[in-house]
Amino acid sequence: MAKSIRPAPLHVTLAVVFQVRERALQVLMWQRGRDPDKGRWALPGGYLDQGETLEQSIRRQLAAKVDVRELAHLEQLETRSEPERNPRGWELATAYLGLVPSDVDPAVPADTAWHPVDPVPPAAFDHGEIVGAGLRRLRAKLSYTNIGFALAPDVFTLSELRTIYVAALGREVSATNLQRVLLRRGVLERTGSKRDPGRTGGRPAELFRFRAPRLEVTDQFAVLRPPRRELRSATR
Amino acid sequence: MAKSIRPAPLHVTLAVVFQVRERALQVLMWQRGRDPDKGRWALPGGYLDQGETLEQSIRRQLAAKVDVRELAHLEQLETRSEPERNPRGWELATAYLGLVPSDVDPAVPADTAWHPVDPVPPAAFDHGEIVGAGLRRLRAKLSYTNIGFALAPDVFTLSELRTIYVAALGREVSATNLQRVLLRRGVLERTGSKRDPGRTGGRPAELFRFRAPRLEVTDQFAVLRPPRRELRSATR
DNA sequence: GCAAAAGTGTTGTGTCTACACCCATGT
DNA sequence: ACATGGGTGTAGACACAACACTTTTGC
Repeated sequence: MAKSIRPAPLHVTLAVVFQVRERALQVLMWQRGRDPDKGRWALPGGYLDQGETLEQSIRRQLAAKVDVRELAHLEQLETRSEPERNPRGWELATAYLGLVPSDVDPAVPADTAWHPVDPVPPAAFDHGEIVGAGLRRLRAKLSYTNIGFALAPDVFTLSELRTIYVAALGREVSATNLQRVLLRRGVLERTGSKRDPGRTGGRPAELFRFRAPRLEVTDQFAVLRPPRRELRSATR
Repeated sequence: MAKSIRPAPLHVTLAVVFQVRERALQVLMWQRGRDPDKGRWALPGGYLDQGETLEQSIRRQLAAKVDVRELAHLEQLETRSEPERNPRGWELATAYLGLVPSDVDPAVPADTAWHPVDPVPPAAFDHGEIVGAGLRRLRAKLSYTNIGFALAPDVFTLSELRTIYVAALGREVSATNLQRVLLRRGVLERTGSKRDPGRTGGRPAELFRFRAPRLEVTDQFAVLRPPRRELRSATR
C-alpha cells in the first residue's frame, strides 16, 4: 500500500479555554520553557494519538495538563496549516474553543496561568491569532445562541450575569435589557428563589438559570426571515 | 528527533462546492469506481502534499480534478477525525465550502456531476454529513453576510437574484423584500443600466451588482446590539 | 426615613414582512 | 388596449435600547 510512504504532517490539538475571572475574560495558557519561543505563552494541547478523535484528544490534553474537567462547552474552531507555523517542522493544529463557568477555580500546574484577553498576551507560534478567532466566535455566539450558560454558574442573579456578559463582550450591557432579551427568547428561566441582600441592603435579587445545558441557536433567522406561515408551524 | 517515530494520520482536503443550476442548489461530486463505497458519490479532494497549506491543497485538487477555477468563494468548514470514517485506515479530512457563480458551466470529468442538494445523494464515507454542514453554513451566511455575491453573476436583475436565493435557501423569498434588505445594507448597488424585456414584454428590469467581491458581515449585531453611541461612531 | 440594589412600565426607533398599487415595455 | 413582468408606497409586527419609575430590603 502506498499509505506507508506518503508523508503526513504531525497533528496537534489546541484549546482556547475562556473563563470570566475578576470581571475580565481570561484565557488559559502555559509558559514555554524551551525554544522555540521560550518564555512566550502557548495554548494547552498536544499531539493526536492513534485512533482517537480530535475532540477526544483535546479533552485528554486538557484533563492531563490542567485538570479542567469543568468544561461546560467545547467546539471546534479551525485547523491551521501554514508550513512555517512551527519552526521545528510541518505540523497541523486543530483548535477548539472551551468555556469554563465562572464559579469554579480549576487547579493548574505551575507553568500555567489565566491571562486577561483584552491585550492578548505575547503568544508563541500563531496562538495569538487562534485566541483572536476564539474571541470572535464567542462574542458572535453570545448574541444569537444560549452559549452564556457555559460561562455562568448554575444559578445566578441578573447582575451577576450582566458582569459575565460585560466581561465577555468587552462593552457595557444593561441588566434590564439583558433580562428581557434572554427571557423572551426562553433562554433564561426564573428559579423562584431569591438571594439574600448583603448587609448593605437592597431588594433581594431573583435567581435565574439557563434553561438548556447545551448549545442552541436562539435567533436563527436574524434577518431574511422565512415567511411567517413557515415560522409559526416550524419554529414555534 | 522523535518526529519520525510518532504516528501521524493521513490528511485529506475535501470541498463542498455549490452552484445554483436549473433553479436548484447543486453540489459537485464524483462517483467512486473502487471499493470501499464503490458506486457512491464522493466530494472532490485528495491528500495534502508536503509543505502546502490546506487551502492550497484544496485549490490544487479542485483545479486538477474538476477544472473549477471559477471559485468565487472558499472557506474552511470543519475537520473530521472519526477513526472509522475511512475503513482503509486512519485519515483526517478538512472540509471546505466553495461557491461557483450561476453563470459559468465548468467542464468536469466523466465520473463527476452536479447533484441537487435537496435529497443529498447517496454519499461515500461521511461525505453526506459534510454536505449538510456546508449547506447549514451557506444558509446561515446568506442572511447575515453578503455571501450571495459568490453565487450570483457579476450583474443580474432582482428576479434572477431571487431565483438564486430561493434555490439556495430552499424556500420562498420575495424579490421586493430581498431588494430592500440588500440595498439598505449597502450590499447591492444599481448599475444604472437595464435589461431588455423579452418578446413577452414587461417593464425592463434594472441591473444590480454586489458592491464588494469579498465576504463581509453585514448584520454583525443581529441582537444584543451595542449601545447606540458606539454604533454611530464605529459602524456608521 | 433613607440609601441601596433590583426589577417593571413605557416610549421611541429601526428593521423587517406583507400586500396593494403604480410603472414601463411588447404585441 | 392590455397582458406581463418590474418596482414603490405604506401599514403593521416585532424586537430592541433607553430611561424613568416602582419595589424591596438593611440600617
